Parts: sequence; C-alpha cells; structure tokens
Amino acid sequence: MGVVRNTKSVKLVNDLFNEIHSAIGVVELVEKFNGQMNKSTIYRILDRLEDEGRVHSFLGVNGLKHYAKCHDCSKSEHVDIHPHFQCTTCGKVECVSYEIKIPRLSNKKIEQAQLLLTGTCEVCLA
Amino acid sequence: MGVVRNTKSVKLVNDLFNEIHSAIGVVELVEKFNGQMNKSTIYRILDRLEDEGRVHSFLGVNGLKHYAKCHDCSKSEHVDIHPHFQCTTCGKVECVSYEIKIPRLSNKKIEQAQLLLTGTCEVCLA
DNA sequence: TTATTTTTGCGACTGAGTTGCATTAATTGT
DNA sequence: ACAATTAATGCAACTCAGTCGCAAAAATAA
Repeated sequence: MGVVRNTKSVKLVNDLFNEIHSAIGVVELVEKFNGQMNKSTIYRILDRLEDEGRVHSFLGVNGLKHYAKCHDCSKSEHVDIHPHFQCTTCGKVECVSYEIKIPRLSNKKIEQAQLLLTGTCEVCLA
Repeated sequence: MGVVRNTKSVKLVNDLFNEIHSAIGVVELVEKFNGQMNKSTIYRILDRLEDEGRVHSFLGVNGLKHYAKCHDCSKSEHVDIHPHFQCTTCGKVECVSYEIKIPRLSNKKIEQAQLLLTGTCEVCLA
C-alpha cells in the first residue's frame, strides 16, 4: 500500500482529465504523453487513480481500455453504473448521464453492469 | 463473396455451438480445438459464421471476444440486443433473455448497444 | 475428372498490456 | 535542510490475442 505520491507524471495525467471532459483510451494517452512519460508509467498511474476512485475505466468497442474522470459521482463510493457512448466515426468516447436499470436474474447475483452505446455523435452527424 | 463451404472444421465448430448453450470465448475455442484445427482457422470460421448471422459476438469483462449461437433470434435480422452475463468466479458467459431499453441521446444516433452484466452465477453461489 | 475457388496451416508479425529490476524522485523523520 | 526510507519511473524484454501473406489442401462447379 503506502502513500500515493504526487509526481510530475501524475500531475500531467490529472491535468489532462480536468481539461477534457470526455473519456480517453489508453492508447491515445500513451500517444499524447509520448516523450513525457513511459508507457508503463501511464498504465500504472491509471491503475492507481482508479484504485483511489478518481477515475473509472471501461472497455471501448474494440476491447481497448478507456478512462474517464468521475465527474458526477466523485463523492459517492464510486458505484457509478452509467453507460458510455462511442462514436464509430470519429472514435470519441464519453460518459452518458443516464441511470441504467439492471435486470434481476434468478439465482444469479449481479455485481456490475457496463453498457456501451455505439453510433454517431453530434459532430459527425452534421 | 462466394459460397461458404461446409468444411470439416466448420462442422466441428457448428456442432459445438449446438451442444453448449452458453457463450464461449475465442481463447477457450482455440484451446478446445487444439490439434484439430489452427488458431487462424477458428478466427476465420467465427468471422464467417457471424457474417452469416449464425452466431453473434461480444466482448467479455477482460475485453476478449466471445461468441454465442443466436438461439432466440435466429430468424430475425440479427438485431438482437440482449445483455450477456459473465460469472467472475468460474468465468462462464451466457446470453440473457431480457430486452434492454436503449436511452435516447440528444443529437446522437445510437446504432448498437451492448450490456455486460458481471457477478456470480447460480453454480458458484451455491 | 479436371478446373476453379474457397479454406486451411504455418509462421511471422502487430499491438496492447505486463513485469523485473536498477535508477530516480517524493516523502518522512530528525 | 539533510539523510534515510519508500514509492514511482524508465527501460527492455516479455506475454498473449488477434492478423496476414502465401503456398498447399480441400470443396464445389463444370
């Protein structure tokens, strides 16, 4: 365990999440911070931020990991089950403020749910 | 395009999907048919079966591709948007017969939705 | 049966994500 | 402020799912 340190790289990643309000894929993050920090570092920072509950992760259409800052739900216990939307044209991914209803399944205990919506975003529709 | 040929390998894969009624990951399929057919062959057969609408695919919790035979919806135009359930204990994955409601997003056109439920299945609960 | 076209096997490859380890940087205690 | 401690980073090598090109084999059509 131990303390989480506020390193230069952590600050850079945090700053980015504060600027952008959409979600971002790890691949894009690696590209964006190319030269500033190592691939492994990014993966490790994201892991830590997620552990702390400062970001949440989910998989995009292609199964690639995406992260977004928890805006709506930062105070709560990080049990935000909201859908995510990915534009199949421009690739942009964002969180959707919409409460999804989880079906009850007989004899099964559902602990998590992730809903991924794909389609065309407002920019690409125009 | 051309005709889809009914090869020995295709038969084996079809037989398996008729036997099992749960979904199965590509990794498990590769393992299961190890010695009987090549990894690439499996991937290609699954691609073809999906093109034909005989199976559908989705991503499991770890982003790995899974396939299942379309039981409930084989006749329709393969627009089956049903959830999938994955047991985090035993790893089993299955289709869930439950109509999910897709939220309407302003200015966005949603074409697809995939809902993945994770938790503990009836066997592992006992 | 022969000609045509699709599938397969193989091996090499790609690309995301992980790991071990030595080095560097942040924190803690004095 | 400085030394000691402990966490984070860089690097390079690795794992593993999935893809690709191409020659050989198997299906279908003629």
